[in-house]
Amino acid sequence: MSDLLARLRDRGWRLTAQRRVVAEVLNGEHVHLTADEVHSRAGALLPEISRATVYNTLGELVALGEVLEVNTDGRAKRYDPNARRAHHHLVCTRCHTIRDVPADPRTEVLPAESGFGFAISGVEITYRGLCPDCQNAS
Amino acid sequence: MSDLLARLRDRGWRLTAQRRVVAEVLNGEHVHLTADEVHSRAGALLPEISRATVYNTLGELVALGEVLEVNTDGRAKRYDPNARRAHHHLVCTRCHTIRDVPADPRTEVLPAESGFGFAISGVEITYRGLCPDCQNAS
DNA sequence: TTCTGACTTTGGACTAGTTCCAAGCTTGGG
DNA sequence: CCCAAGCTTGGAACTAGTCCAAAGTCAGAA
Repeated sequence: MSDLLARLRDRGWRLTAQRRVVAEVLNGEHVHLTADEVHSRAGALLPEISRATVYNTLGELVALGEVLEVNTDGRAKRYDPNARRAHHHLVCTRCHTIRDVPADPRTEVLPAESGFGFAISGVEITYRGLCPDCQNAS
Repeated sequence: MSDLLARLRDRGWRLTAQRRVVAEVLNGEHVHLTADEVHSRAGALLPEISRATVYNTLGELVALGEVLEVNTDGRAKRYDPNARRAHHHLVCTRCHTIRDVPADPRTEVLPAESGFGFAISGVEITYRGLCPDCQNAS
């Protein structure tokens, strides 16, 4: 993720403290924060950052393909920094934890006869179930 | 869909004009209306129906499993009366038309080793691409 | 180093979509 | 036909997100 900033500079991004902090917050595996969560975590590092800036920066990162926008629950969008490796999502129906699962090319073909003539360009899969913790808790 | 009302009565639903009209509006193949669209179409049949009632009724139909809630774009939820046959969605990236595609059991298995120990209970797939009309228009 | 213009950030107002609520109305069993 | 439980209503409230004009800052040029 540290070379994310380098990539962004190469693309003409002005490097501001705010953007650095947003990039830092979006760091790691299985990270799927809402804009609001990004804002409050960024605010812990840079207190005066505004919500508008967080939304702007997330929107730009998505447009550049550095971050994925994920919508698993019809509520707030989540931002997923794992944009380099194709993957899908596994969502716990009880605690709403999200895990990334690697994409498997075998499961992503739409049988041609059901395609209605669409030119398919992408597939999103959301698996739902109980995570191990919630299985034990129930 | 006409026996939907019968099923609902059997489950103790009070049959009101409003509920009848909402059920009627949600009728057909490849129907994916927003709550607002349901409200304005229902309003054409029963002018005084309120937005709150449309939301209530849709929520109840979803809870009973008679209608599916679909969220393909992070904007308004859509309501899909095709809840009896397992299926997925094909969304045009340009005009946002939605088509139902039958589920194919072969494409819905999550390789066990990537499952993180989840007990999977369901899968949603969204295929994205250009619909035939938009391919011609471009 | 300083200047400077283009790019960024900011807070607050605004919108869309949805939920909540208390008051009034309807349905259908008795 | 009565009436209690259940339903509907309009409006206020809430959540997530967008927009805007003014003020601030980065980084290349001098």
